[in-house]
Amino acid sequence: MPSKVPSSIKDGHTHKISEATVSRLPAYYRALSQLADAQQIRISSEELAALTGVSSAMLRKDLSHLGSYGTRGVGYEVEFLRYQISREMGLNQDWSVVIVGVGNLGRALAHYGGFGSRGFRVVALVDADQTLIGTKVKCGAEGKTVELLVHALSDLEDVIKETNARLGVVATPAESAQVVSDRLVKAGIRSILNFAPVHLSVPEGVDVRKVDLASELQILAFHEQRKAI
Amino acid sequence: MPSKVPSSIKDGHTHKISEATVSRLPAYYRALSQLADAQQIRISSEELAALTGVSSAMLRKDLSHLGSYGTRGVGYEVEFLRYQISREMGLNQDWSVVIVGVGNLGRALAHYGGFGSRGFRVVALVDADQTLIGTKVKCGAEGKTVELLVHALSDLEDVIKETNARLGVVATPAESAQVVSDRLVKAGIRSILNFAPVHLSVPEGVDVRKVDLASELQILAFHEQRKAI
DNA sequence: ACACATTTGTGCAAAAAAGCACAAATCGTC
DNA sequence: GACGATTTGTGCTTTTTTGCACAAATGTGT
Ligand SMILES: NC(=O)c1ccc[n+]([C@@H]2O[C@H](COP(=O)([O-])OP(=O)(O)OC[C@H]3O[C@@H](n4cnc5c(N)ncnc54)[C@H](O)[C@@H]3O)[C@@H](O)[C@H]2O)c1
Ligand SMILES: NC(=O)c1ccc[n+]([C@@H]2O[C@H](COP(=O)([O-])OP(=O)(O)OC[C@H]3O[C@@H](n4cnc5c(N)ncnc54)[C@H](O)[C@@H]3O)[C@@H](O)[C@H]2O)c1
Repeated sequence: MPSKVPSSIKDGHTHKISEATVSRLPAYYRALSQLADAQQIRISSEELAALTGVSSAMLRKDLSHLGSYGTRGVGYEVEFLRYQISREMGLNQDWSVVIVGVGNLGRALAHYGGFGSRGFRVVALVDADQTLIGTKVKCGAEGKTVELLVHALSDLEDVIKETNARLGVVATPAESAQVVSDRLVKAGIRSILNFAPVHLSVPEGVDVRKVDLASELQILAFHEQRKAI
Repeated sequence: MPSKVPSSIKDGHTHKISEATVSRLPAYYRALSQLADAQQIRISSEELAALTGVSSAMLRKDLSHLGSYGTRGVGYEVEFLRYQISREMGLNQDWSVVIVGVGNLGRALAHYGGFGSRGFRVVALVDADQTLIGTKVKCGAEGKTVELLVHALSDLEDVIKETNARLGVVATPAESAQVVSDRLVKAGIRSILNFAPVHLSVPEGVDVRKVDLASELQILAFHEQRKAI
């Protein structure tokens, strides 16, 4: 009778995790990090769900895809679960990010301190504007500030090779975004975060996630319009 | 036989439009706007789908929820369809936006010109930082620049009343986001765009959309990690 | 050792979203 | 004015996601 084959066997993460689940893991991870900072040892699915705005059933099902890391009747150990999620998502390694387009938004992203603490390091800035190229931009918030040189667009491939960047951020105007994306891909980047309001077409095997702020406002406006009175 | 009851009857948009569809309408709208700018008169579902990165069947089904605005064998009239989407989404009116938190990100949003051209007007800036309050910040890109005064957090309710803002943007640190959100709601705001990396809990009837950049990078990292070699 | 209160993990049902395939409508042409 | 080439709109199927409910596991107290 196989009564001794349990938990540890399903921990191997060869299992396919659904896209919907993946999109929620970061929120769980963040909440767990905060709980860990606050020295909390354990948490129930009910509480963690409330913190992250999902139902407890969904939370448990999401987590069950990673393995059986909770204890029935008790809950989850905060630090242990946090570590498991970070391992699953590849957050226990550092990720190098290149930002293309150092305007309003690119600069705000560079200044932002919240990335570093999550294992993302902005390692290169690239722009096409001659007056920007060669200038220095502060990266990261207080504590871990680094000054980065803005490189010329023509050096994009070299910069990526030298810095080993694996994530690319497109923060150029819409007109340039596709060209920039093509060059990022050609230089070996296979994960792109796009802020320009255009659809980027990329070869299979390359992931693009878009952040479209105007769309978000439009979606809000749509619902707002429908609210009576 | 009711063979004379067709198209026009289903145009009334009392019909429920699915959330997935709503989230794609802005992309269609933007592509159509570009096509209109380029003087293109007509477009097929196949072409528009390619421009926006969806399948043509999905595009047609999405559009069919608004009404029957295409012509079989021909396609859609760019300007007409664009107008129908804008009407459906409430984009033929202006939406006033209040931004709370005028740091890196809040400032970038304020400077951004792309909102104005889509009917969103930043009408008020609010911050808690004494050194920022009373200073002026340029809003909008060249052409339609306005200088806005940064108001004190204590004036939030008054500012919202005076400016009639209906959309609120939270760009404060995570610690303050829930408090700010509560006050926005109390002041009558029922649509919030949240950039702070926390889940905002709001009463029923209030919509929150979150833009979580660190999460986006983490999702990319997850997939990147899984790509062999 | 045993009853009891918790809380997880999951099988199954329901709902939502995406994809397929084709009839119906339209246009241009002969 | 009939025919063939196109392209929409949509019924139906498949897949994905969410929600429900409860058995299985754990801890506690007596
Ligand atoms: N700023 C915002 O709040 C905001 C909001 C929504 C969307 N966006 C989008 O984000 C993108 C950036 O916005 P922004 O406000 O920072 O614009 P911006 O004009 O301030 O900055 C764009 C930067 O890209 C550079 N650039 C132009 N072409 C380039 C190229 N081919 N290669 C490299 N760099 C190039 C420019 O020199 C400039 O520095 C735009 O697509 C915009 O639509 C911005
Ligand atoms: N800058 C980015 O690229 C970026 C990226 C991802 C997420 N975010 C998130 O967006 C938010 C803003 O980021 P930022 O880089 O602009 O931070 P920031 O520190 O530059 O700006 C925050 C601003 O909010 C103000 N503020 C603080 N408490 C307030 C309160 N109670 N009411 C009103 N204003 C208050 C501060 O005075 C400051 O001006 C943060 O939650 C951050 O985590 C920013």
